[in-house]
Amino acid sequence: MTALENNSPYIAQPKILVATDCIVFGFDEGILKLLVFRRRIDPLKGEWSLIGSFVNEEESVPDAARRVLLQFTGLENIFLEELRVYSDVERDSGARCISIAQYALIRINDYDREQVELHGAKWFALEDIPQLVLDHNVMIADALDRLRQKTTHKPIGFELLPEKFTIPQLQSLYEAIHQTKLDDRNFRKKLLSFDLLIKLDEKDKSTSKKGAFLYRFDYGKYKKLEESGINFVL
Amino acid sequence: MTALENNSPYIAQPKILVATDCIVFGFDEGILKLLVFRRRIDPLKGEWSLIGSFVNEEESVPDAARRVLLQFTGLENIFLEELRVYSDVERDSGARCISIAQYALIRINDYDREQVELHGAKWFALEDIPQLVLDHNVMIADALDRLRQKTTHKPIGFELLPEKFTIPQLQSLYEAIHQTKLDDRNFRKKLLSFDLLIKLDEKDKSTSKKGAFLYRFDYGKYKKLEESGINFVL
DNA sequence: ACAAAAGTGTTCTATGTACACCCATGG
DNA sequence: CCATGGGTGTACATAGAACACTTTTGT
Repeated sequence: MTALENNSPYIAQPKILVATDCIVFGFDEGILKLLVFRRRIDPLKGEWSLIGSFVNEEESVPDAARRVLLQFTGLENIFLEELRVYSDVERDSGARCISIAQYALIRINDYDREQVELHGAKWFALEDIPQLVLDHNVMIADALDRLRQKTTHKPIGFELLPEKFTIPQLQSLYEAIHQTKLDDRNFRKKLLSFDLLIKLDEKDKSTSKKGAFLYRFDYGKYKKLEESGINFVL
Repeated sequence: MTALENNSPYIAQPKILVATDCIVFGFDEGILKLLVFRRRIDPLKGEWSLIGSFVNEEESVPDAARRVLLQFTGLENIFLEELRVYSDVERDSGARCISIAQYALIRINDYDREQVELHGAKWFALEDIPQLVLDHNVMIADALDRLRQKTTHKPIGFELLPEKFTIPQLQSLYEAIHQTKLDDRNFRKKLLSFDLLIKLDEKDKSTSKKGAFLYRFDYGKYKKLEESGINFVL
């Protein structure tokens, strides 16, 4: 995209710094985690911060976020959704800057450990999140609310698990997100009633001697159901 | 807020035009309406458009929206919530410009008719919305989805009605929003079960000889219930 | 043989849904 | 006195919640 032409009718309008900050969720060994890093610019250089970037002239906001996520994790095609805009005039002591927060769900085993370390990033369990710069802790709280809201109405939890997962794994994810203990029988019954999971022949024996069957989420089937107005509630 | 200082670490960063567009809902005589106006700047001057403005350096995004709403309707303290960011690089042919869309719910009898006319604004029934500039028709579709979603989970419908309203009025609002016919008995039963409406001694006789009792929404009670985690579903 | 997690069914309760009649009043 | 919209109650169906035992297998 070009800069403003001299004859643009918008020429007199105030331009503003626009950033995007990513709340990156991961799920590891029953614990919900977030990716944060040491900020590399002043002010507040060296403090913990969400990963983010300024939005460039020639990219959309989601594109900017995807660029950041690729840089920090080496991952593409990950679940990403807008959270909300943070635009208080005083929110950033460096300059007037609007941030569009977005949350991402990643399969925590897939990320590129080198990339993460290279950028000074680190995974924290939800309860161990340190004090972050600016309004980033608020963003996290808001993202968590949204994640809780969203996972009960849309089947996005799968984005945090490997492609092949077991039902107890999925349950433990929901328990971690919602900080509750769920009834195994009811959880399984409800979940399978949607008929959106494909049972595989393999078992995961890493957590028990008996082993738990692995499943895959049927994205194709879900897409169709969604179009015809499914009401998924967990 | 000051402009960037020369020594600001952000000085080299790209600044962008940021606008906000408001999807303004009103409810009149059983019909859901939207406020649009004739755009007054090139390009596309004279075309129908959502009301909106560029965001200034010294105001937050909601502040900008409130400024616009006050200008166009003479109203303050109206329900306003962020919809989402529209940031496609090519979305505005005038210049690269990000828009943060917000939807507002107004009591349609309260607005200042002079202000509205003065600004070339006009109410359209939902089904009569003309072609609007840029991506504004998409914004409306998204806002409508959100309104449908939101009204089933939060008691915000009241924002579209006078402070004193009847239950049949409220029902007709829900029917207009969701484009369905609801059962009167079940609607009333469910609604009153929340115990959030205060029945007044007055009746509204404008729509029937018998007259329907007027109610007020108990905002105070709702606030308390919300904090303790109510689940309002209509 | 036993510990440890996976897997399975039934009963009870609550909530939603369908449905039809009387009420009050102004004209 | 009647037409019009306001207001009420009950029976049925469906979905959610509570709850305990058997299965598998590695050690």
